[in-house]
Amino acid sequence: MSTEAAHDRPNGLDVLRQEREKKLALMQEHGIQPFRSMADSPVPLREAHAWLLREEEQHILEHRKKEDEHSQDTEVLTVAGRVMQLRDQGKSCFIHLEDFSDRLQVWFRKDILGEEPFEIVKLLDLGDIIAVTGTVMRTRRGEPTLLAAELHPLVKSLLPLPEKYHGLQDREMRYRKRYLDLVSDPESRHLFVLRSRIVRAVRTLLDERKFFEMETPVLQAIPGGGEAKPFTTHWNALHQDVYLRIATELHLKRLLVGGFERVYEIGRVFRNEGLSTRHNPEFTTLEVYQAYASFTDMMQLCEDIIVAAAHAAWPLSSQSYWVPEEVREAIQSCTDVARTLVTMTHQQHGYPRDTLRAIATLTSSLVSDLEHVRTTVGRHVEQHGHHPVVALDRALRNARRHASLLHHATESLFEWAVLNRLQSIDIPEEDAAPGVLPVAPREIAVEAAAILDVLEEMESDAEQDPLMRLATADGPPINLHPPFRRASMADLIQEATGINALAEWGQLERHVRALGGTPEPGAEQGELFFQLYEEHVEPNIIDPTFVTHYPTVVSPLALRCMDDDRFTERFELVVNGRELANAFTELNDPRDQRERFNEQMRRRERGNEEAHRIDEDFLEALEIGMPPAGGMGMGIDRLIMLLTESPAIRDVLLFPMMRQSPGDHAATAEE
RNA sequence: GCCCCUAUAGCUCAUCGGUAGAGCAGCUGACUUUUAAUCAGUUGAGGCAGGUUCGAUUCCUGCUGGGGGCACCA
Repeated sequence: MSTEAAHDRPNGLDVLRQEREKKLALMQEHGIQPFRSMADSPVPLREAHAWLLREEEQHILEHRKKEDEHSQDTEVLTVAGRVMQLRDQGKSCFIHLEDFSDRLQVWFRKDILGEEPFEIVKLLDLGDIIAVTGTVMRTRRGEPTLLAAELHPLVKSLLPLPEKYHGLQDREMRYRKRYLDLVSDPESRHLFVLRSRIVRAVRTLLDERKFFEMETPVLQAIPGGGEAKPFTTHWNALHQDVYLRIATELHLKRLLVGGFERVYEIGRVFRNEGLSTRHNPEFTTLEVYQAYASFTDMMQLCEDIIVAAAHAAWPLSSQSYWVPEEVREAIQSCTDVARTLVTMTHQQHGYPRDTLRAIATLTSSLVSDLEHVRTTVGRHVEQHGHHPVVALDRALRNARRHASLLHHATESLFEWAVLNRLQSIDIPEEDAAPGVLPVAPREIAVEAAAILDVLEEMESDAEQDPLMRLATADGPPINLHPPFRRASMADLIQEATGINALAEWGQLERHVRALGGTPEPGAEQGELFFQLYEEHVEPNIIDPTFVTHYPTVVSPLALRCMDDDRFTERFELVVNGRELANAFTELNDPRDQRERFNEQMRRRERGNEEAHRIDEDFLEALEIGMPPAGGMGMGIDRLIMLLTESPAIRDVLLFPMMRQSPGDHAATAEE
């Protein structure tokens, strides 16, 4: 992979790689064999945290008095993960281990681990993947920590990770080397969890409604179903050019002919076009077809899909605000109690003052954590211009940590009370904060545990109403609460411009000009009508709106309205000025379809490469007879952009299409 | 396809045309409860090709990659 020049004069990266290879060799001299399989499955780090809490609860509830008894039966756990931070202190070393579920501190001590294994610790680098066996405990500062008894390096990372605090900032690198982005940025990882959940939610909803998921060919002899230039490839065995599909439409409709009444496909389609924040040459579409249904049925389905997807992505936020009221109240009362207790200890002897102090500070930290989490969304977007998952992650991690420490401290207080045979601590009335009654240490402990439980359950994505999304960093909020607005294009034009286009049909060119537009020469009335919509209505639509009744001239695949053949039974769902879905009552008249194909052919002959080609087989299918049907297409990537507040399609694609970089050329040339 | 912005060390950022600085990571040393650990020392760099200039990372041109906007679309 390295170029010749790099061998002559090693660059900084080569030096770093060599350094790590040296350590790898040293490890192997100690009998370590990295890059091997692992004998037992490790415990996920999140479970290690939970295990510690359960263990502590047990400890306190059983009123254990002998400390040594506690340490004897502490269970030994094996965890595994990537080394993300390293704090070496000579004869002791702290690291942070991260797996998909969580992050856990691990403490290596020379006296516990032993001389030789501790030398292995010294050979660890950021990015290494290791397994550690030990017992879970808490450090003096209260951080849950695995005290290591054994270390098993699993993988030696030979290249440095991006900077530990700022992460990978270079957008190009984030797209090209997504694995680095994912390793170093929990936000990025999280976004693709959301993507997965959203797609799953769409499938689940359609499955529940008895739609069959179908897989139609990607390689096609005649790419059809949309207006786009296809990618061309070659089938060697048959000496025949084939194309990558540009839509799934025509094959799904063949299935309607074949007797399937409800089908859908979530599939990758390919269009030989440029790149932009909204376009990637390959992208994912949902296409749904339902026999004996019309575009109004599709409207309802479309709305249901979006709402279901939003809820699936942000599952815990059905309440308008993510911190449950009772948690806030519990924290408030804990704060009051703790403050009172602290003032009391100034006057009275015998109270565990440090514990009380800790409770007081921790509760107030927790309150501010939660405030922080609440305001984080707006502030983060404002400052960084992108969605706030990572900031939330951090804020929430702090909140969890403080709640965990609070839990710890309140249990110490409870333990102290048990030892001193105190059911409750009496508070002189003059010291009590308003509304504070005699304190039962047990109750504080239980409350703290409850707070922690709730926080533990919470995902960082639960910060807000799932149906309120932000358009852009400084843009308006988008309200996805159903029902979505439904309005005909004519009404929307009248609303925006005051023009009654239906009544003034024939004078639209004048109106287009009057409003600053430039009509295409020879444009039909329907096209002028559509131009008014595109220029004066669509960009201003923020909240989801079903725009219905498109002019026939711009809707070659849709059925005409029965009562007015200038318009079709079609809608597009527009959100934030962009088209998110497109649906109509499908054209099923083979004669009409043939005529429209012929028109497309004439356009091709005039040089429009994107015009449809005639698909004789599809026409034959229609001649067999396709039931009346509603059909809808939806851009899945755009749906995900909307729900995750991502400004660019590349942010929601794991591996967006990138131009070959010069480095890639060199690598290819060597092969 | 057009317009604007951008490229400095493995990563994140500095540097009125005059010897290229820092933090993290790395390396050497100290440190057995650290939290972006700390302390002392230390290695390492201006995308490529031209031009202007006594002198260019800095100014200009071209190329290449990237970002943003327009156009096209989903």
